[in-house]
Formats: sequence, structure tokens, C-alpha cells
Amino acid sequence: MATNTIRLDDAARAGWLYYVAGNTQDDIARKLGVSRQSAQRLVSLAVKEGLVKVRIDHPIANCLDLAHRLKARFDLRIAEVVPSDPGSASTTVGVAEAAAAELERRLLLPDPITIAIGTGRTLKAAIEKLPSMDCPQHKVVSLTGNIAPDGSAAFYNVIFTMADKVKCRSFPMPLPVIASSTGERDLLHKQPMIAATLKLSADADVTFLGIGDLGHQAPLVVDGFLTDAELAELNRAGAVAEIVGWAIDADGRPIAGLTNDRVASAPIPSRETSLVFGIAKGPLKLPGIFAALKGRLINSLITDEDTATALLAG
Amino acid sequence: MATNTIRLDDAARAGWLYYVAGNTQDDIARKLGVSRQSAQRLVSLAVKEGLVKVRIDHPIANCLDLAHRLKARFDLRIAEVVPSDPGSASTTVGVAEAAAAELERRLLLPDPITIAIGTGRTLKAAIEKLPSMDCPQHKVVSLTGNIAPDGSAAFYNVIFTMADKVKCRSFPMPLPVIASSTGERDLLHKQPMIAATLKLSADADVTFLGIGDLGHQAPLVVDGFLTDAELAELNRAGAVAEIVGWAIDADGRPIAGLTNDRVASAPIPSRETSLVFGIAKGPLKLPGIFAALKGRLINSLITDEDTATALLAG
DNA sequence: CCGGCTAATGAGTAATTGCCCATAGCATAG
DNA sequence: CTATGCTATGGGCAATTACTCATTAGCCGG
Repeated sequence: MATNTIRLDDAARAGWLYYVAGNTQDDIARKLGVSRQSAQRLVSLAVKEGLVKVRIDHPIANCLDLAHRLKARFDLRIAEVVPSDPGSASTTVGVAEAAAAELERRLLLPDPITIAIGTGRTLKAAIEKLPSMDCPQHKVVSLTGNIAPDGSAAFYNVIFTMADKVKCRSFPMPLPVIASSTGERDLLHKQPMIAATLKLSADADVTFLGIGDLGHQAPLVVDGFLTDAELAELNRAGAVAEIVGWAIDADGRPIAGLTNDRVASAPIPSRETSLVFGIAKGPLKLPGIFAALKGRLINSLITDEDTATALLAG
Repeated sequence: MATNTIRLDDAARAGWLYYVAGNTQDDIARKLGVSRQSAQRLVSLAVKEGLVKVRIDHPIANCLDLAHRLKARFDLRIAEVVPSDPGSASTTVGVAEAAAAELERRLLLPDPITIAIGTGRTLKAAIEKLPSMDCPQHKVVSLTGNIAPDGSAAFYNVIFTMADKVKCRSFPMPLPVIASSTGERDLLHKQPMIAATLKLSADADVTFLGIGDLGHQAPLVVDGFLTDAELAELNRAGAVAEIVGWAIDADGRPIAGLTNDRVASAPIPSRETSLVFGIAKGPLKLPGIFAALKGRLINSLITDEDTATALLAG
């Protein structure tokens, strides 16, 4: 363990010498007394471990313009548009960094706030970009259950990752994401602890939501929360996306019945009382983002240029 | 002008694709439709223009340890120690970034504060690392005059650079750094505008000071504020360093008489009422830093490992 | 003490980047 | 219209970095 710490320490030092002081890896090797290859490994370790944070400090005109138009068109409080990386398949690069910056800004506030957190790969990537912080004044509450269908902790429930990075009081939901019946869901929600957490989430000052598609590779199916049959049924009922488990149609209205009767997640905090961020980019997410905007489920958006352009064209 | 903006825009985009999205310069060239060389130029332009900000997010154990010990030994409110770059001659790399981060943190506060700023190469480098910001709520006041001996604006008076980067109300001091006589100094200080600025600086919430050495290559001499003869006289009187023009001895006491009778700078804000940062590193600055600490002129310090080690040994 | 395993190391090499330089484009003054 | 000087461009090459692979050191269980 200690050796691991020392290694990270060296990695940080190598990363510093490389990125801040502008040394070559050869210099670093000499200065740290290791081989050039080892120096290279240390630098790349520092990058891989997320020790190196790069931000571009320039309001790229086109992004700003798109953000303005998104705000006006969809009545948003905050819109952030990051550059697109043409041809990259990643659905997280860029928006994750931007979401992390937004989250960090809130966490740095001295006055206590409550942050509600959804789930998904994009949010997970965002949390991983957060620096280590110590903010005992804040509360972070999960909107979804953390129990996977096989009984283990759901991997993309990100509140644990977050609690690990940021030392604030965290409120997970010891529930399955989708209960086996409406009755079970209601029963679980009546438990005092759960009820208190649900209440807390409704009062969140800021909310960060991922948007899940309900296409062929829907994350809810991939992760085993939904069967193919259930997905097909939802699609027939017009579902185009889900947010913390709640299936919505193209206009952002929740699908009536089906799995929505059994979703154990908290309701999405009101856009009247909370800053509700949607974090998503990419063509696959496009219908979902558009639906969330149309249905006024969110009042803030972090996305990329291509997606923003498509949203404005839609 | 517009072409320049567009170019910086592209530079930012290229920098983003390179550092955040992890593209090769070849990819970027293809994606932006320019040659590889041009892409390389854009990336390096982004770096040169300070659009790319890198920070290492890891508390390097040794630095933290040194910071703790500095705080205890010299009764400091804040101590920050950045890694040393062995063999590098720069007296700014590292501490400039750290000072910029500290300054940025204050500027991001929504409540209005007053920041007092000294002068010098280190501070100038720090200011240049600041991102562009818009903080009309704050006031920034210079502690020193901005008139060089030849009548032009003093180059290392950094308040203009700062006002340029950060849109906040700035209060320069339209004075020479060192007046021609005590009488002239006192007369200038009685002018209503100047008196008001002096009053403002005394009430600063945060103060950032560079520390100037008084050795052979003393910046005050290099910049023509002091003659060699005056320097020699100061040295004979025991002066080891200067802070905003005030010469101090090895115990941090101001030298009595000599140029100190004519220095037109504001007094250093009190460490009782202001957070007073010293920003300096390197063997040349060591006696000055040590003196400032001993004389309790500053209550916070940003320096590097080597200097911190030397300070603790001294 | 010995095999078998894992992690770390260094050599070698391919990929990428930084830089110099000759040249082309372009504006401006004559 | 032409000469002049400036800037941007792409070719070419050297330096630097990333990656693969074989080897070795260290470590554990037998």
C-alpha cells in the first residue's frame, strides 16, 4: 500500500516536472534517478490516474454561441457546450470534464448545499474527473437505488465513487433500481430511512442527471435492470429514453404504467426549486435530450457542439 | 483583429482536441482541415497564450510536510510548497501557478474583497497565469507607484496586467516608486486621490507580495529605481531584501533612513488584518524570505521545496 | 531449495512532435 | 506595375515520446 502511495507521489512529481515545469522525460529521468522508460511510465501513470488536470481557458466562440441559443430556445438556466471531437466514439470525453468543473464549483461553496445525483456512464466519468476534496458541509443524495439485479452494488450508481473522492455526507438509496412490483416499491419507499432520503432529494439545490437511451444497447438492458421484452414493450409505448430509470416519450412525458410503475428511484427534483443539469452528448442520446428539454424535466444542459447543433435544428 | 481572434479560437480548439480529447496533431490537422505543422503551431500557440492550464492534483507528500512545518515554525496562516525543478534557473515556474490559483480562488468569491498587489517578476508571471475573469465586485490596489525613473509606466508594476486579465476595479498609484526626497514623497501622499488609495490598501483583505533581493543583480537596480551607490549604502546598513521598495535587514526590520525615507509605496498591510502572501523561491531570495518571516511582515508563503527546506534549516 | 508467478525493467523500434528553412502569398510603398 | 518586406505554409529532419517484447528481480507456496 505504502509503495503504491510512493509510486503515485513520484508520478505526481514526474507529471509536475513534465507538464508544469516543461522538462523532457529524459530530464525527469535524470532528476528522479530512474530510467527514461520509467519516467515515461510515471508520467503516463499520472495521466491515467487523473492526477493531471488540463483545462482550456478560452471561450470558443461557436460553443458560446450555441450555448446562448440553447438557453433561449429551451428556457435554460445554464447551458454549456464543449467542442466536439469529430469521429470520436466516446460519449463522455468533454462533457465529463465540464460536468466535473460545474460540480466542483458547487462543492467549493462554503455554505451547505444538497446535491442530487443520477446514474450512468457519463456521470461516472464526470465524477472520476473530480479532484479530491473535503467538503463536509454538503450533502450528496442518490436518486436511484444502488442494488443491481444480482444483489451486488450497481456499478454505475456513482454516489459511492463520489463519496470516495469528495468527503461529504452521502445518502445512497439501499433499493433495487426497479422493484419487482408496485406494491414492493411502495412498501420500500415507506421505510423511514428511505422516506427521509427521498425527502432530501426533493429538496436538492442542484441535480446532475445522465440521460439513458432506450435503443438496442440501452444501458438499463446491458446492466440487467430491464429485459429485452420489457424494453420492447416500453418502445411500443413510445419510450425514447430514461432518466434515473423513468422511461419518457419523445415529448418528455413519463410513460404510463409498465416498468414506470415499479421504478424505485426518487422523482426528478423540480426545475422550479433545483438547478437540474442534464449531462449527455451524442446522436444516441439526442432523442432523450430533446425529450428532456421539451418536457421541461431539466433546466440546465451540458453537451457538445454537434449535439447542440442537432438540438437547435430539431 | 478579428483574424487574431479566430486564430486564438482555433488554437483553443486545437489545444482542446490535443490535451483533453487526446488526439494526435495529425488527427487535429485532419479534423480542422490544416496541415500537421499548422496544427502543431496552433497547439503550441494555445500553450504560449496560456490557454492551456495544467494542474497536478496530488498532494505530494514531501511538499505537504514542508508546508506543515513552515506553518508551525513561522506562525503562518497559509503555506504552499510546490515541487522543485532541480537545475532549473527560473524563479517563477511553479510558484507563479500556485499564486495564480490562490488569487483565482479569491477572485471567484461572490462577496467583494480588496486585494493589494506588490510588484516584481514573480508576481507578473503569476498574473499572467490567471484566466480571463470578470469580477467587478472586487477591488485591486497597487502598493507601489507605477512610474519608472524615465517617466514611463513601470514594467513590473503588475496592476495593469491584472486589470487587463480580470475585469475588476483597479487602483494604481500614479507615483514614482522612490521619490526624490522625503518632502516630495510626503507631499504626493497628501494628494486626496493618493491618500484614498493608500487608505484602501491598508484595508486590503488579501495581499500578494514579491520579495526582491538586494544583491548584485537587484531588480530595483536593474530597472533603474536605485543607483549602484544607493544599493551599496543599503547593503552597508544591513539591507538584504526589499518588499515593494522597502529595504529590510536580515531580521525583517526596515532599514532606518536612506532610500526608505523616500520610498513612495504604501506600507505593507498588517498581518493582523490581512492575509499577507509572500511569493518567492530560489537561493537568491532566501535571505529576503527568511527576513520577511522573521520580521513577521507576511503571514502566508508560497515557495518551492528547496527553498522551504532551506528556510527550515536556517 | 525450487519452480512458477507477477511486476518491474531496459532494449529496441515505431509513432509523434518540435523546429529549421526555403518558398509562396500578400500587402504596401515607391 | 514592381520591388520589398512581412507572414504563413509545408517539406524535411532531428528530438522526443509511446509502445512492444524479452528478460530479470522479487516473492510465494510447495
